[in-house]
Amino acid sequence: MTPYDPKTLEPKWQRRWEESGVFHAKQDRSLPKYFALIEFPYPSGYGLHAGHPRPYTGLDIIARKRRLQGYNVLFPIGWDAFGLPTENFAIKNHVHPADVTAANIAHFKSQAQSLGFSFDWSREVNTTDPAYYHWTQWIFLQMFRRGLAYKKDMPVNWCTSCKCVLANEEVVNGVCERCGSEVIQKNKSQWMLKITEYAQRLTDDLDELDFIERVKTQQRNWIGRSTGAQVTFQTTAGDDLEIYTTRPDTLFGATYMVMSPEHPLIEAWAGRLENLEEIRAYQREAAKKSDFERTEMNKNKTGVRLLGVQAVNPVNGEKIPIFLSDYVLISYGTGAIMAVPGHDERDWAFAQVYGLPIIEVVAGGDVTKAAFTDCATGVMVHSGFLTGLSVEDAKKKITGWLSEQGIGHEKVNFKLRDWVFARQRYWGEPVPIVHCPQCGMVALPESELPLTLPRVDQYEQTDDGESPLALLTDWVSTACPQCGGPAKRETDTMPQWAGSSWYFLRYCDPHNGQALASPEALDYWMPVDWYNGGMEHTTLHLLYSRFWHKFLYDIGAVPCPEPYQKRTSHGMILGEDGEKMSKSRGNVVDPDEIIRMYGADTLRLYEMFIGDFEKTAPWNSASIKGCRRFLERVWALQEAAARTQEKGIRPELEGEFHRTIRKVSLDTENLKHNTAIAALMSLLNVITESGGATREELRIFLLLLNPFAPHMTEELWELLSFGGRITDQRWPAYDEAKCAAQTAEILVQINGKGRAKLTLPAEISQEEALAAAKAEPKIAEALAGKTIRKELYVKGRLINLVV
RNA sequence: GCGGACGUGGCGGAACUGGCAGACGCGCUGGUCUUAGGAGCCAGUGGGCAACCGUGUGGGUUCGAGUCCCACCGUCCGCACCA
Repeated sequence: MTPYDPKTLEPKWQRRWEESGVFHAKQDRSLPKYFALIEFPYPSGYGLHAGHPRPYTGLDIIARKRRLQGYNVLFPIGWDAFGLPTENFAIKNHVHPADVTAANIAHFKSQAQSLGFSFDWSREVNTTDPAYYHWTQWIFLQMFRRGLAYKKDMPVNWCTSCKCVLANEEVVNGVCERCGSEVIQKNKSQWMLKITEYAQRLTDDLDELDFIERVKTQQRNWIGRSTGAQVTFQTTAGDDLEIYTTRPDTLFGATYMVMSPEHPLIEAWAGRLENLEEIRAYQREAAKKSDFERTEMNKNKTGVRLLGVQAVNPVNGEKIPIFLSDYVLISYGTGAIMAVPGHDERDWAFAQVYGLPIIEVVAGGDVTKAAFTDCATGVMVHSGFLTGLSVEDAKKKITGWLSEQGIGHEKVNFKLRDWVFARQRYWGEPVPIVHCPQCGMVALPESELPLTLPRVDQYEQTDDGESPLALLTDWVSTACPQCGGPAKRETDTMPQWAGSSWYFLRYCDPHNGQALASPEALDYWMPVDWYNGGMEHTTLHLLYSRFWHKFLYDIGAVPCPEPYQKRTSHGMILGEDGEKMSKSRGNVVDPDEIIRMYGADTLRLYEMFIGDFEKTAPWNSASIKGCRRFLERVWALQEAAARTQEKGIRPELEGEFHRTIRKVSLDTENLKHNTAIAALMSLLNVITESGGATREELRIFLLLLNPFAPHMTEELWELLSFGGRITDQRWPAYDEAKCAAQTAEILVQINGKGRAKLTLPAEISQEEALAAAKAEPKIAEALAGKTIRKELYVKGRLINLVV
């Protein structure tokens, strides 16, 4: 027997697989399809770390198993290669981002290939390839034409020292991540995508999808749908003040109003406000605060009362004061609220600071001590025609009343905001728009796509925070596609989320020059059957791509309303110290090194065996060898198999085999790869104890192990001349009837304490089992002179006699 | 603060609708083979001399609780004034 040597056999099989194209999705559309998707990586300069292979291996196992089950599998990979780290690296090292990207991709690719994933490399995509971003731009243009892409003045993070716009991720604790100086909010015209138009569908359609529950919950919370009422309050200034509330039932308890500092009515009322200076000062203070500071202020409510204007509570005509406070956000609802301190915690806290009256309108708590916010049990009090009703009934009645009066109506609101879709950066997709002094913003004709990113030598932002593209006067100056007059190109680029919002579609037909993919290909492959990725992408990438897909569905570009049928998530692999792997901590595990020491199959196996796939798990370099040992022992089985004359599965092992096939089959479907591997280890122990393996036993064992350890099972398959490639075989079937054990070991308890064990036929009846138990000497002895009060029998497990 | 998840040997982790807690692996102990063993193989391995005791702590339900209920402690992850 040759020793197990992954160093030679792994590259050999990787080469053979690629040369023969076994993992290329077949053109045969008559076969059932399976589209398994991993989140395509960002090719950073550091290469893969030990965390990357976990999700890839997890789904590679599914992809390989599906092929064995006869599916035509699409398991693709590509590169999400635009973005800031590459650009920063390029600036620092004076290399072009395109060159950095090419080098990083080459490195990532060779690493990924050395792990033996069954990716279809013929469908590799790269978001920075003009042939790819052609269609990213095309989708943007479709959105622009339909009014879903628009420009708007938006506050952005502005570093006062670097003089540049920062992404939220670059603002740490209110200061610039790089230089540590103050970050303020500055208004800038930004491209926006109207994701809010799809808010309702994005939340509703989750019901039909097979996503793990925490993903659904997180998306629902992020979209933040709430139902309430919009109510008009008259004011002594004459203008009406619109508010939104989810608790219209508490209208009788509204004792003051609060407006956001940015509320436009302040300007309208400027002439009547007696303390305008004080108000202006408060507005200035609020404007200076960063988002971080505003949220830090959480507990200490601040505000200023408007002197000279009051609001009128429509239910009782009472005049109530109006305040300005930054706990009310201009971006949500109407930017103003009615304050009900008795039944809202924030209003209660504010009322404490300003000594405002608190009226109880829902009985059940003590509003002098805390706001009573329970909607389920309370009964309305001090509320005129609502008194005596439940909160739910009161909501309906008051909303109806407000409608009759013409001063309010039911209203649905979302927390979801439109998507800021522009970066003042170089390394991104150019926005295909021209600004014409005559015609305004004009879409580039589709015939001019892709609008390629010009190659420049200077990628730093300008002093006023414009994209580096703004410096390219030759490129910027163009003719208006509409009137032909002089015009300027848009110089912002798209955010990194753009290319990843539709990449799975491109995999269906990656070389298509006429469309993002052909209708036939999309019709066959979509939707993605199983998508696994990180929880950190739940509210960004996963939501964004659902939004794009729904839009494409609406314009008839894709055949299904949702892109992903099933979504699961993996846990991170931590460093040996239990901390997140990072360069600075020095706890990064390099997969190349593990492959050199143990081989790719061992690494794959270990990453799956390390623990529950969905949970984080710390790396342990001492434990890996257990997986290598397991493979060595499997390798050694070939000798036993060569010796044996027996055919088929030995009868005494039949149950064990069928149970293992069942367990591995079911566990892998639930991403319980750890227990599937444990079952294979157990089976190997049984085989070893039995003194060897028959060829048939080994054949089945190799098939079950193949998705986990593809190289060595392929090699053994060949060495043992089972015929063909293991990759082309069929997944073993199990027989439920053969899974059942013939005998069962039954625990006999007296008063819940184990007293004896009996080995009985598995299908024995309750009477027979009880009789057998009482006949057992130890039990008979213990029962002597006692009265049995209760007899319990759990089939195949235990008997409990209560005396 | 709100929401969610979790807490099991020396370690990573198993445990179906409540039914022999600790599968599987690491580590450890002893043995064997060996010039050698940080390789392999064999045996053992929750604690305790024992009866017994053991799944974060304290109660409860049940013939029976890691699993269900209540309260508390701790860890991790989201969200963070969304009216």
